[in-house]
This record gives sequence, C-alpha cells and structure tokens, in this order.
Amino acid sequence: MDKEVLEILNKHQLKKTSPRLSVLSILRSRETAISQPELETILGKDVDRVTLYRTLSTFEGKGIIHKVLDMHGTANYALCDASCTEHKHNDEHVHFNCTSCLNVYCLEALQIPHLVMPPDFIPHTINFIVYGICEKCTKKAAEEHQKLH
Amino acid sequence: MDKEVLEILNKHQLKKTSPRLSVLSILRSRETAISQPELETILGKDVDRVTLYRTLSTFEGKGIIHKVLDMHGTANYALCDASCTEHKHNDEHVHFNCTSCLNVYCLEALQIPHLVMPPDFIPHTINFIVYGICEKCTKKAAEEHQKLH
DNA sequence: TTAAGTGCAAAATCTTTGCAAATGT
DNA sequence: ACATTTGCAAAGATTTTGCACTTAA
Repeated sequence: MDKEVLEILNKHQLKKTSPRLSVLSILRSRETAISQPELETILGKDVDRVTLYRTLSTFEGKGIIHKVLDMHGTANYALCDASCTEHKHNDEHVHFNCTSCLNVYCLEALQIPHLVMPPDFIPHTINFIVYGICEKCTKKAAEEHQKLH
Repeated sequence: MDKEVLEILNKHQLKKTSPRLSVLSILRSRETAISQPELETILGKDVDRVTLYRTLSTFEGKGIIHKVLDMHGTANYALCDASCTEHKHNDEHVHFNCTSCLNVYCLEALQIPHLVMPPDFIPHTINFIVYGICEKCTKKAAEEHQKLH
C-alpha cells in the first residue's frame, strides 16, 4: 500500500476506491505527465473509461493533479506539488512536450518569467509549453547516428 | 474583393475557392483568434463542416494561420504574420485567453522571453498562453459595478 | 481538360449523461 | 445503513475517411 497516495485521498475527503488508487500510483511512479489515452492503456480493462474521465476531473477539481495540453490538444496529467489547493494552483513552471516520444516534462526548475500585461488585461493562470526533442530522444538520435559511422 | 486575401492564396498556390475566401476574410477582419465552432456559426451552411476542417488544416500546414489551444483544449485560429512560412512559424508572442468572453488575443507586443533549457532538451516551438480577464470584460465588469452604486 | 477542392454520407473517436448496482466509511 | 462512486448502455459531440460531383486554372 502506498501511504502517500492514501494521504492525498484523505486530505481531500475522497473515498479510497480501486480506480483512484491505481491512477494515483501510476501518476506518482512517473517523472512525466501522462495522457488520458495512455493511462487507459496501462489500466487496461480494470478501470472503465468513463470512470477514468470522472476520476481525472475530480482530481483536477480538487487540485490533486494538473492538466497540460500537448501540441495536439490532448490532455496530459501530472501530480501537483503540495502547494496546490482546490482554489489556487501552483503550476507556474515550464512544461516541455517532446514531439518525438510525446512525453510531457514538468521543468520545475524553470519558473515562468514575469510579464507585464497590457492595461486592463488581468492575468490569472499562465501556461508555458516548449515543444521540441527531449533528452532521451536526443541521445537516442545521437546513438543511431553513431551506428552509421 | 479582398486583394490581400487573394495574394495569400496565390503565394501558397492554393485555388481561390469560396470557402477559402470566406474563412480568410473572417480571420482578417478580427483582432482575436477564432475557434472552429465559432467560424462554423459565422459561415452558416455556406460551408460544409468537413470542408472547414480541411481548409483550416491546409492553412495551418502552409503556415497561413496558427493554432492556439484555449483552456479547454479547443483550437483557436489566427492569421500568421508575413514572416511565417510552411517550415518555420514565427509565432513567438504571448497569447491571452479571456476566460470570460473566451477570445484569444495575440499580444504581438509581448515577445516570449528567452529561456535556457536543461541540457539535451532541444526546443523547437514555444507556446505561452496567459489565461485571465481581457480589457473589454474588465471594463464591462467595472460598469456593472458602477450601476449598483 | 484535369488536378484540386468540395459536399454528402457514413465511420471512427471522444466525451458526457442517466441510472442501477457495488463499495467505502 | 447511506452517501459516494462505479460500470454499463446509450446519447451527444467531434473529427476523419471515401467517393462522386464540381470548380478554378
């Protein structure tokens, strides 16, 4: 049993059901955000697709996970850090979406730079996504290149 | 006839068909990006929904328009500026998505700040969206507030 | 004339909704 | 025991595909 996962559910007064435990432990085990279809594949037929939709939307509403849209508009999900609450997400870091492996990395180290908005434009949430090739895919490409020489 | 619209199509060797002319002149007439459903409403039954999908995807592929995803993952489209080509989009300005009127503004004046990526993360395209309340909605809210006092 | 583009119908996806049965507390 | 939550079935919405017809060049 994953104690931390149970704590998360406790904290938000959510029942500890099997679909929720599965989803949370998958999210916790990953360093990158994961898309709904990918989650669906991992979960297999243990969890109904509809339940997955509802689970993710509950988690998002409670501030347990946050959503990042990749290049094609597909939603990817990652655990929020402890500072997120239902009302205020602390999600102000840069995301990196690899166009090769499709993984979405939370670059927690890169804070979103402060911007001055035009007058009367009141910002609320900021989304900064960089699309490109990630570390792993860059290295993989380099190795392929080696082989040819 | 809108000469500039014709020129755009010429430049990309696209035939000047009625759906394309309609879509381009709508995009040119707006200061904000427009969603596919909204376009559909404006066009009415003059243009088939399927044709609209294909038109937008052609334009995007040619670098005539660029896509911005709003908070809900809905695609919004805006004309690219002249410096965009099929291969390299010059779309590196900040977008502002009003969560009240849903409009997506291209804040051309705000360049995306330069970021240093972690090693072996190769950036290609950058997407910077600020969600919040736009000028018009801010003012509208202020007026409503006036009335009550 | 003829390649490109459109429109319709129909398939394939994706997402939401309603409700009875199951489950956690 | 009871409010939540799940799973199924079915509705709704969105997006894609195939193909015959039309149109711009």
